Amino acid sequence: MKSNFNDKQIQILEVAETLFAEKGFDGTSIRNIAKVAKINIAMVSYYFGSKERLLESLIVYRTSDLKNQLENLLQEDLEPIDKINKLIELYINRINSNRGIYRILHFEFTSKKREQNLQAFSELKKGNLKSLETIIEEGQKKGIFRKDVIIPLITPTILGTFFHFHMNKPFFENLLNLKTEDLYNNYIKTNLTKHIQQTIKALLIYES
Amino acid sequence: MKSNFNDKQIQILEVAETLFAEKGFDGTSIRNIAKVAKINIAMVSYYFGSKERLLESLIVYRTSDLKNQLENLLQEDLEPIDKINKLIELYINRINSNRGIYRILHFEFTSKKREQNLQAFSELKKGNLKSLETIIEEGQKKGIFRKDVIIPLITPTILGTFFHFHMNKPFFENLLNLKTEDLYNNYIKTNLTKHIQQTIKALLIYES
DNA sequence: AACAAAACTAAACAAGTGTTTAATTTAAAC
DNA sequence: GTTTAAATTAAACACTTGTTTAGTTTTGTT
Repeated sequence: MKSNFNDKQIQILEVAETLFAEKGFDGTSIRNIAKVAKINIAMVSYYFGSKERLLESLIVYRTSDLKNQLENLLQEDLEPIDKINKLIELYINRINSNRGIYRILHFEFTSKKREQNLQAFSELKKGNLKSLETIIEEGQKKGIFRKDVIIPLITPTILGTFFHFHMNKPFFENLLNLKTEDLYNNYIKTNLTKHIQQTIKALLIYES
Repeated sequence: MKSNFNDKQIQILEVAETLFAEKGFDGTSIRNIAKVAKINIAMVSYYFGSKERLLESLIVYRTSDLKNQLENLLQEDLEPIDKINKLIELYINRINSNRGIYRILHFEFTSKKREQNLQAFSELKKGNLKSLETIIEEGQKKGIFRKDVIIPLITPTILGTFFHFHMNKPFFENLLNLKTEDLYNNYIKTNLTKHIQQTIKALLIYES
């Protein structure tokens, strides 16, 4: 897939991503970005127009191919519960390896302040929800899934669990003895992912 | 309960709370707070020492009595599952009516930048986890709850679900037709709380 | 080699930042 | 009513902010 950004722009975008994720949009200055990226401070305005537009470009740069991955999953020949498990794995993997941008999306695009830029992000979320609905309705038709679940609230449970875990990284590192970055990542890939899969499975199948 | 802050300080703290929650710590200036609170800009330094210390004071001001509420719940004569449901209701209610501060806690206290102030907050979280453990172990002894759940990951599921929902407020307002603030709050109090209770119950009881 | 467009730079811009100062008003104590 | 402490103020401090300017260097094309 062809990117609309040249090497220099990508360099700036990736530095901005780490810094925004670390210190927030307002907490990061253009001089800060310029220093780390080893460019002149004027280059940000030159390439992106403004700091705000740099953020927009960053979103575009990062959220372009999740949609496709999800639609491919829909076509696979799998039982609904396995599709759900794969979807959860896909979500966690993807978000975990793009922590920066998702953190930014959550931090910067919730406030009214930047609501206008929310459009594209909102469309992405609607598409993802549609995919999830398709899978669950399939399972309901087959009589495997219960029918009284509120589907739009499942995404918050999947992503929210991950985010809340990750937002409290220092706390859980300490609590669960995850001393190295590898141990932490491994815990997410195995235990946390399994916990979420277990939770959603129970929610979809359990009859009281 | 006696507060260590006088009326003027509380006035400043509450204005700061709304502004920090709306626009983040870095996005809010002291002049901004002073204008809304109708005080002189020097008053923040006068009363709290600095902007950073104002944030610390705000945390202290807001997170002082959750601990007690939880410990009272532990003593109640209820079935474990009912205690869990009550705990969830307590969490959601409390966080929902103190949205500002919890949002701030999540936004401002995750980055390494402010890690030193994290101590008190971390203690609060550990205490809360202990309470949850007590309830669940009680249910496990009674043979009601399964034993292969990872207890520390239950809080992320409870709180994460709420937060993710609330972080995407504009999205869900639109999706679920929650046109007024009342409708939105009511949805949280009924549907979202029920969804989380249903999820945790299924997770704790379901056997595959 | 000559030209034009793109890439890049240092410097300056006006505006905003948190904090401190020194002076003044208000309140409390005697 | 005088004195002393607390509360409040406007102004100034030094510094950082995002953006623009005007000029220079690099690159690619003919």
